[in-house]
Amino acid sequence: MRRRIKEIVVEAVEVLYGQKIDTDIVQVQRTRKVFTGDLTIVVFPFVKIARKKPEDVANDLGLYLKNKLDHISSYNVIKGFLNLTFNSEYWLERLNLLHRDFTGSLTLQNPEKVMVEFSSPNTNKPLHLGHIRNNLIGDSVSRILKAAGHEVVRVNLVNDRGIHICKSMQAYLDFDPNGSPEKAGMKGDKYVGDLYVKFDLQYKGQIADLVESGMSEEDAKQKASIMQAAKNMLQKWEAGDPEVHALWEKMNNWVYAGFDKTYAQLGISFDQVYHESETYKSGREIVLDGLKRDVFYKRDDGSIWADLTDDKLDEKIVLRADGTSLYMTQDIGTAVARFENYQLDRHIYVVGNEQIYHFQVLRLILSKLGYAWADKIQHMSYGMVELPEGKMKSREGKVVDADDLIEEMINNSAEMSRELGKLGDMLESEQQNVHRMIGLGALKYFILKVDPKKQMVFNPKESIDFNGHTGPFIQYTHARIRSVVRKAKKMNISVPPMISEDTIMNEKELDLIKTIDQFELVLQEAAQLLDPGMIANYAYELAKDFNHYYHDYSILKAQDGKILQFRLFLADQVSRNLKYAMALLGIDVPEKM
RNA sequence: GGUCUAGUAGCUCAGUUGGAUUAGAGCAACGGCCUUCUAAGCCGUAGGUCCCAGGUUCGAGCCCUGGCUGGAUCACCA
Repeated sequence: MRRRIKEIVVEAVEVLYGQKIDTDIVQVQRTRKVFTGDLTIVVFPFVKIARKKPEDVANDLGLYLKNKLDHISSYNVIKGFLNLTFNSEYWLERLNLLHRDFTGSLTLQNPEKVMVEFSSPNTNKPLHLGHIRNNLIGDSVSRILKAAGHEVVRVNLVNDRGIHICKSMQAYLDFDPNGSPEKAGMKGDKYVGDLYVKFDLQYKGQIADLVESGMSEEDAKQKASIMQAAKNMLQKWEAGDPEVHALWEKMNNWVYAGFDKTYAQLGISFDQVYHESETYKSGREIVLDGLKRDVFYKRDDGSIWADLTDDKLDEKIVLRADGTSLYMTQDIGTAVARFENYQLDRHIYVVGNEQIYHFQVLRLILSKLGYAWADKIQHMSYGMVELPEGKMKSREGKVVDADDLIEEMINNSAEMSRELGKLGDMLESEQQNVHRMIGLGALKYFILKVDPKKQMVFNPKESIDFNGHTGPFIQYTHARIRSVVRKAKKMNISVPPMISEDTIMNEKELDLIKTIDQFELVLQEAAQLLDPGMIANYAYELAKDFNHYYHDYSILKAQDGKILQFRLFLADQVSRNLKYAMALLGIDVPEKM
């Protein structure tokens, strides 16, 4: 409809004022609530062309549009704003159409193939709140892009090698050589994470002792025996030592088993999981080739560098003197492999904003190497989650653990549910399922409603709310509607397949239809801007509008059968939209709560 | 020091191609509404120099310039 209006405005300006304008300068927006109308055209841009007063231009256009479009019932002009009002037949037609055809997804003429990389944990510590934000954003963005019509490949790149895992391995040998998660009664990732903390404690103790005996701190950090042992282990790993590899595999598998539980709890999955141990050598050939083509240069010590000073990105090492790869080398290699293997149109990396520089460099290097798709790499950076006292530090145990937080949310939701006591007639397992849905819904919504690029502060002492602008509020609205639909069924009234277009509506019903109609637009925008927050806010608006309506009008006690059917139909569509919107955030909605 | 990013009510946040007297929600505070479709709801009261100063224009919370404050980054770690 908007596009149609824009076209007609362009036409009108040409006919009335004799000048051809670009569609893009026509501004069509939803009319503000304080004014009457549905869509508003801003006429200021045409005032100079018409050489008339804004009011006159608006009136000219209004008349022209009204004659061209059947659906416009009236228009009014305030200053330079032309407000168009559509007749109720138009809105009822839209509602019927959406109810019949809309399934929560759109189709695109030119869908892109998009890879989304997210999660990407280290295997030496359990997932914490920061990872939850990453996972939820990555998951939601993937869902949104898919719903917007794109083809999405979700991937996870696990950092399973390096000095950090060797530290946990060394601590294992030193402190609990015959231990296992089973014996300790822990999740595997927790068990390995604890070893990492033990390593750090021991390491700090050794440094302190060495400094005590007169060594400089710098030296002490190098000479501490446990650190030397860990470095030694890394060398053995790189050399392919079978014993070290066996231990490495055993411990990583413990961690994966733990991660899998957390992912399952969060409802997150991947199409493909990569491991750095398999990819960390890649990119070397590409860099060497780039060196031949003078994209890079070699220093006297044999290391290879990219000179990015022209782009204010300094100089960056891309290959060590001994020929081994770095983080950057590996990312160059994997990007090339992925674009070539998957024929990607776009690659989104969901990674914290601390790595903005890294991705700028990556993109620039790829473009210097001549890859046409370099600008199709998109770093979706998000802000860190901080505690009131500052950054989370897993080494010092100052973290909000992912599993603990999820469990607490579910417990809180269960407690609240029991107090309200509305699920008495459900099986225990069904009740638990609802508690889970709501606890997770509260957590996910809490995180996703915030603009991803902003850093957020989480105070563990103040638990996440279940009232107000929250996930459960929306879930509750959905459950309420489903309850009404169930009651109707008992009265032998089912939701009609469509409603007649001459139904008389009140203002709130009209508003609801308009909000329902917004969904596609919001979805498109959210997909374009990669912002789950827009979806979250949309769902909230819709739920709030419905709750007002629900409060003011009774559905099942409507004056006559025709109105009852219409209201049921409308409510049903609201519940569907809420369900679709929440699904884009990875949140399930219950039938009862 | 360079680069990037944020600053809106006591707290957490909306406010996107710059739009229309009165800048919106929620939480917290105070006061109302359950013999009526689910009160995890609804209504009301109170709460603001949109960090500051200039500029751009018909119009700025939004754009530009300069400052202030917080965060990130500028590693042969990933």
